Amino acid sequence: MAISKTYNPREVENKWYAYWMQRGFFRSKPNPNKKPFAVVIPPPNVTGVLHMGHMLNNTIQDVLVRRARMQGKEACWVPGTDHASIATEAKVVAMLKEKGIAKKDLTRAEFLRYAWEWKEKYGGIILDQLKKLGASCDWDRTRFTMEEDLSDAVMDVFIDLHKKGYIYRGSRMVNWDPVGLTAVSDEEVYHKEVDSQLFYVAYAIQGSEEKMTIATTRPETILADTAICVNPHDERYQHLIGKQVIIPFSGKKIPVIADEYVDKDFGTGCLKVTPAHDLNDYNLGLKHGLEIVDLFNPDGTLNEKGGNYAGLDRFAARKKFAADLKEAGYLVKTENIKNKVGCSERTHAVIEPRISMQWFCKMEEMAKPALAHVMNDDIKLHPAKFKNTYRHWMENVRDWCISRQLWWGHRIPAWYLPDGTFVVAKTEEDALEKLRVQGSAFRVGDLRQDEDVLDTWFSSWLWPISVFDGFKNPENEDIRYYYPTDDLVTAPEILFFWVARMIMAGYEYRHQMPFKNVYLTGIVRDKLGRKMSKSLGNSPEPLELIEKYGADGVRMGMLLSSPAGNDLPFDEKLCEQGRNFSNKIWNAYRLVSGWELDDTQMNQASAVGIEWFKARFAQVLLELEDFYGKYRLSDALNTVYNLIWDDFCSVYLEIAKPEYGKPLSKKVYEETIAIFEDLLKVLHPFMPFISEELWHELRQRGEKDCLIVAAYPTAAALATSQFQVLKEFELAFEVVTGVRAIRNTKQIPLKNALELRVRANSEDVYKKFGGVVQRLANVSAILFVKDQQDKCLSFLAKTDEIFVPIGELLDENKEKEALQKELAYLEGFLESVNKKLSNERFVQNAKPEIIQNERNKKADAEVKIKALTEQLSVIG
RNA sequence: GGGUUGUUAGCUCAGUUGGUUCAGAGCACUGCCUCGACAAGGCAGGGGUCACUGGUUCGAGCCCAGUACAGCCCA
Repeated sequence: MAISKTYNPREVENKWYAYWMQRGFFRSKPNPNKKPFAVVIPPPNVTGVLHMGHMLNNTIQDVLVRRARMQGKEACWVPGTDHASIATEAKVVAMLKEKGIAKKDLTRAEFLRYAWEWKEKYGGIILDQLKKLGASCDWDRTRFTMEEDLSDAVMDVFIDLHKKGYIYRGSRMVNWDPVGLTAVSDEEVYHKEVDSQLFYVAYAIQGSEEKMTIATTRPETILADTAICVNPHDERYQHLIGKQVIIPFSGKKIPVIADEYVDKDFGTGCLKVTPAHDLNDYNLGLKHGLEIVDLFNPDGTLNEKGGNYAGLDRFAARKKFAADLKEAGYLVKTENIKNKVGCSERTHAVIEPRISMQWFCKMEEMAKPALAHVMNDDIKLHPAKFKNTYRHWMENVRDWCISRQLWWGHRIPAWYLPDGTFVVAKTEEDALEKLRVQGSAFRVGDLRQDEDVLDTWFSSWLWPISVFDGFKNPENEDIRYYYPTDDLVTAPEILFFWVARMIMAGYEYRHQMPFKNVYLTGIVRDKLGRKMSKSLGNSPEPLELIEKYGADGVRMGMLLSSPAGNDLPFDEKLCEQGRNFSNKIWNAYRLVSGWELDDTQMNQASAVGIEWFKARFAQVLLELEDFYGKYRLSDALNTVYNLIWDDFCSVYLEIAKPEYGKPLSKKVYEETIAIFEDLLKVLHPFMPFISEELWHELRQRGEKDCLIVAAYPTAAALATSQFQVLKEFELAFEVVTGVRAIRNTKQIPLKNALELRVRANSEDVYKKFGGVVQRLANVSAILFVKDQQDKCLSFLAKTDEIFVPIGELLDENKEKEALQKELAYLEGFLESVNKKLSNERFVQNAKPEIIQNERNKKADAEVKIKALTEQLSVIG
């Protein structure tokens, strides 16, 4: 049976994913005999399709979950999706628009019917995509933030926090999205640098010939100005403080006030104050008791206060207003500047600061334990540098605006009476009951429910509890077993508005952390350093990548150079490297699978090779554990990569493989298979598909004997004999490398065997490893000598002298030069060591082991120098 | 402007409590190699004033201060 020269991932991946699902390997239920290991997925938006960020994030989760499962823990990875209020509503509105339906022509119930239809149709796509990546989620546990139980949890929490006085209604300056027609949180606003113009506008001053020139990027808001503000220390304007200036066109008079907030050096040093349309101006307005004039409609057009400009969009109004100012002689000049404007992450519309009535959640009390338990490492952030960021945020936490002017989401459970007062209750009946208890008599139909829905994060902050039904039934078996969960994997961008809030909710509702470790991934960027996004079109299509390189290859590509918390400059080359690695492993299997076996004893080289590799594996396993413990997955993967490629393929298999045409001892074969199996185990979390495939290729297996549930190797401290063999092998391999280098420089092909003459401190190592050296460097014989050798090239392995007779190929001058160069280096090295050792302060202050080290270096260098000197004297 | 993080090979990054030959890995690059697993490969190489300046120390890529540049958060 011929096996393909290259590995073909496609069939293998589909086959094994289906098999794992069928056998229920992803399923988890509480098992008192096992340690739980729970991970909740950061629920992707129900509107979303898989992007590179998801690939990275979910690969990491899968690595952690698969390893835990193999370690015999009860691994439970809960998947699900988030209703993504504004993003989904925007998509549904757009879909309806294509059909010629406007949202405003629909009732709320009609709109929601469309939205649910849409969700049912597209909401599962992203989860199916995760399956292609190999995600081993317990799909039976899939949750959705707007399903009934989770919605109940949101309502109950809202009502509870309101009762505790944490939730209140207030008038605030919010980030208004004029396209989405909703307030959005600070976190949903991104700032973009744009080219804009600074308009210098001269205002007339009442009772004076003087003019006051202000500089603004938003002349259209002039009609909403209610003051001009200058810095009290600005000598240019002190005499004007308290006067009235006249607004162009409207003729309205507004006062000149003074406040240190104003930057004397920006523009003209005169600031127009528009409290209704700028956050800073709003605060100034509050401080100075200014009138608030709201000039805009919710959709960003000017309202009736805009006079001639009423009905125009803010940007059109800006153009027209500027032109009119110019014509009327108010415009002094314009200047091109770059400034930053806030944009809605969802609709990309320029945010309009706007005053409106919103619901808020107080953060101060809940932030206290959430901060403390991160600072004291009860909850560990990886990498820990994010603790600083976290602290900074939490110490300056502001109340959370939780209402959104949307229909898709959890409708706020507040019921208004005709007089405008309200009660908070889960249903209209509950609300009426509350009122009845208070002594008010109302009937169904008298109450009007708040039109707004809650911020999506107001449901996702409950996620680690609600997915286990911890609100519905706080004592249920699942929540008691799985909570607190173990690891959360997410992006630093949402450290505050998701992670921090989950921690708050965890302590508020379970008096316990929601997770023990938070692994913060980097952001996937393109080669230019830009964040990958659909809108920029700079992101490769994940499923196409999987098609091209295999899921294993892509997983490896994502992980290879993305240490926790560092951005990943994505390059397809990394996936290519992953694919190449798959192929390398595949070919190692091809080699092994082609061996003919017999019953002979294993030869010495193989026996030593096996002994060495086992020690090496034990050593690497310890390194791996250390990396996993520190959540350094990229390093862990790299370690496995090198172990398989270098130690196993390039060294072990080269030692163990039979000579051409000859059979192999069955004993060596069995040992090799066992080694291969161990390698597949440590590989599995990173590359689940190819490892499972080969697991079944290496041996006939029972139905449930799958790698996904095989026992992960246990790390143990190395025995002295293992240290010994590793050390000896190092020397032997130095000899191999030396011989190979000679072959390279002298153009001696591998098929021409070379003889070695060794002048060693101890011959034992060479007796033991001679076979290995012979196999790896094609050496015909190893002779032990006592003296310098003629017609030989020589090199040092540790402090042993190795001579390679090469007859006429020897160029004595070149050899001499090389020896002299090495000698000079060693002498310099020795000098620096001697300098240290003769420094009294060094000998006094340094730790004993450091000093001993220097002494060893000295002795070592001296031996080598002696050997080189002798060699040089022979050459003459 | 305030806070914060970073600057190590052509690129992306490691470098743990200051102490071996510590200046490293992967990719890229160079030379040789179709040798019976693998050219998606093998073997061997070249490549860095650790941003700059100063300080602490017997000893600094690592600690401290300042400078320059870059990123992120907040205003």
